[in-house]
Amino acid sequence: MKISAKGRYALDLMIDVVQHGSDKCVSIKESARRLDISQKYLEQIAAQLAKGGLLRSVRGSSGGYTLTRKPHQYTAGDILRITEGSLSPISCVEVGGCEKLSECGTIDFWTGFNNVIQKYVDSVTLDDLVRTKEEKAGNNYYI
Amino acid sequence: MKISAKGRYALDLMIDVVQHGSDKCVSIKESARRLDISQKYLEQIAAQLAKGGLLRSVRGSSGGYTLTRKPHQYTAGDILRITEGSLSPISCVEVGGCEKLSECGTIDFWTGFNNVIQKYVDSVTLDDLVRTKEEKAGNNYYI
DNA sequence: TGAATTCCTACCGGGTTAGTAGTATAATGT
DNA sequence: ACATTATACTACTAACCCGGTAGGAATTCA
Repeated sequence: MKISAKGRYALDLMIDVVQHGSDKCVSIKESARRLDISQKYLEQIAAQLAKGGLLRSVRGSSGGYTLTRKPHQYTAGDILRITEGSLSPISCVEVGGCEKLSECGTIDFWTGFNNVIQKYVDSVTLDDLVRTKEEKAGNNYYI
Repeated sequence: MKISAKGRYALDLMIDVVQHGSDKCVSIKESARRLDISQKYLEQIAAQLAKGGLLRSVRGSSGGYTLTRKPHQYTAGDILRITEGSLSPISCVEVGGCEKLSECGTIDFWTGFNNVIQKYVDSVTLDDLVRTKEEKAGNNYYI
């Protein structure tokens, strides 16, 4: 029951694009260096996010990625579902996930589980994530 | 981000022990047949639950497994954590899971995620699961 | 043209999952 | 005593997924 590194990286990347792409494109090379992630791997993740419509890609020199919406219009769930799939704790609760749902005695438990997960990840926006990170960075000056 | 089959089986097994072990032991052979799960695999799961203190094992003929507490004294989380581990969505939130937590900008999000998961799975007891299943079985007569 | 960037696809080593298999050990019923 | 019925323990395995690595093609800018 773990979110993969890919999902964490995707979240980190989106935050990085917000923080360093206010006017210009953000290149994966830069992000990968800042975030200390394999550049090649991060390229694949960025491509996936672009394919999913969360980032716009610009090819060529001085290209990179920009947001397609404003930070408060993305939820963490939007981002994680692109890389992780549905985020549901078992496939039974997905459409067509199980053929004998009507007989299943535990489906209510799993559906409830799925609901709290989706509700949480969709309650946090990219804007929230960026602000939390920046607050924390600010506090670190006083350590 | 999926609960494994082992976790689902563990929950199903515990329910089965409640439903068929009010006075006597429940053998894995019987449970495996009722639940349509590989007997040998279910044996391993039962052993794990016994090791974790959730079941008491009785060897020999007419042996099997019984509960060690009353159904309302187990939470779904108790059962799932035995087979699945911590249930936390990333290892960073576990003790010693990450060495640079103080610098991490997303840890609050992940901690919050972990909290809603633990809260949910610990809000449902084995007794709840059994009752939901029995209610559902009752309703099926009217289909 | 050359440098910088994304795009696409193939590959790979290591770990996990969902079992299978065999044998040892213990308790019961007759 | 002994056959039967259980759990206990350990080893093995095929298939899948994860976290990359690698190489080159396509595109854009200076």
